Amino acid sequence: MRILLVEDEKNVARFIKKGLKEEFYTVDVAIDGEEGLLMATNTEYDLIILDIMLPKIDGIEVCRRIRDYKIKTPIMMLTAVDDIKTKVKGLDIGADDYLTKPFAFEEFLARGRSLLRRYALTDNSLKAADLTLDPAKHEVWRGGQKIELTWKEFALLEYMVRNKDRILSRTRIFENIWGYDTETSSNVVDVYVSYLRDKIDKNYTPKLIHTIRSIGYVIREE
Amino acid sequence: MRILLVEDEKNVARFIKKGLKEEFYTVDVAIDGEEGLLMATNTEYDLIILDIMLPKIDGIEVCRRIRDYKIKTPIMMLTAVDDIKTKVKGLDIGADDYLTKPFAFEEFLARGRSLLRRYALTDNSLKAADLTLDPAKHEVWRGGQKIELTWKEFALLEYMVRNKDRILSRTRIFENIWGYDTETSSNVVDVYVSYLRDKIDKNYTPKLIHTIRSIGYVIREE
DNA sequence: TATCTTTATTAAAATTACATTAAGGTATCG
DNA sequence: CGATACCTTAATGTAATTTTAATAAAGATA
Repeated sequence: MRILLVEDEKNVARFIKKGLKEEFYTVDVAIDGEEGLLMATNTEYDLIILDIMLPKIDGIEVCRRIRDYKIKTPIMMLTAVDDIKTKVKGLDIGADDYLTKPFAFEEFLARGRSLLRRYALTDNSLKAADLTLDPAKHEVWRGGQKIELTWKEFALLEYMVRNKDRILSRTRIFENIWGYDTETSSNVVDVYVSYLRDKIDKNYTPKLIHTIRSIGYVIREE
Repeated sequence: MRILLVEDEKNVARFIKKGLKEEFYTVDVAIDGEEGLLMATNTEYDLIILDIMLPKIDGIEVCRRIRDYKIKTPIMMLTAVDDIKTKVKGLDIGADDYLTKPFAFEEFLARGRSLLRRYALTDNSLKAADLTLDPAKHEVWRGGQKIELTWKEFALLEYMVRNKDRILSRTRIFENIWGYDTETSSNVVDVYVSYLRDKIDKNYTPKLIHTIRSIGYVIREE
């Protein structure tokens, strides 16, 4: 489960991120509206958490624009004050829920879970060419055939498909799948890409995983 | 995009440099305050990353002196300990942001990106005649055709296109792409210009790369 | 035109990055 | 406890890139 958190206050962001990570969600943080919008429209998320007070573009506007892109990911707005008008406006423009700061983390989680549950009922499988990946069922298909992947392989493929067409550096991939651990001169990423290729690319065309030399990898349909 | 990293701990420096390179930035490393100051005042950077604990001259002082030179390049300070006083002092003397070590690379990038005005996700493509160069995707197109370049070729082309119409001496080019240090009287620059011509000029008109005899090269549309 | 200087091109050597495999380690489950 | 699957590290061969160096071509000088 991948969550985008758009929040400029560093401490709030860190707090929420830490809490969510403990619940086994993967969290990306954007620190202003502009970046949030860019990330929301460039990566597929399962949930977007949007602060209203944001630098550059405010949360309401970000929300509206995300919906303009026909992105259906559930959006939870965070409001600093209990402002009815803001809430109404937020729900009006496509937010699915709102929460007033300060909030208990449990409530936040409960609401998030319920949004995710609702969203999970709809089909949100990811696609790249004839490859289909269903995060809910943990299943991968290519060309009518089911492919068995281990958890790490699945996580890697999911991350790459969600970021289809975006070049992902080894460092980024490593941090996302293996976690922050600065001191790494290991080649796990390479090894897992190799495993993936063996399973999802070897007997199929077109090849989906491409190497970007001295940087990393990308999934592209070509 | 060119970044100066002033950091004496080799492992930290290597980690940051590797990560940034993968994100398409060009990174120069200075290993103490003195060298950092020298480089900061002699080359134009888009971002300066300054460790606080440094040999010779500490980061705070380096920052202060850089600002004395009226250099406005954004500065990000790295602090080993979460020391509030140091932070305040840092921001006081002209730093734009600070980050506490150890940090996740994503967070570092997020802050850097915001200082660099959304380099990675927005369209920053450069143009010269019908040649387009997209630093984020590391792609080059000319006349509707995609052209594959190696890292060095790309860096050279990017530098030249960024300085379109400006005559660039070999020394200048060499320092920018290959780095300060080496006392080389080699002809790498010539060789790479030749490679570039083969790929981006040979089958197209007008020719973009021009030789300025006894000086260097220039990209001009004519 | 002859000669010198500078630049262009190419091939080969050196270096670096990548893909793959094997082997050791760890966790899980019967 | 043993078997199995999974994850990680390390080593290897291979491929691509970078650098050096040599030669050819072009331009300048007188």
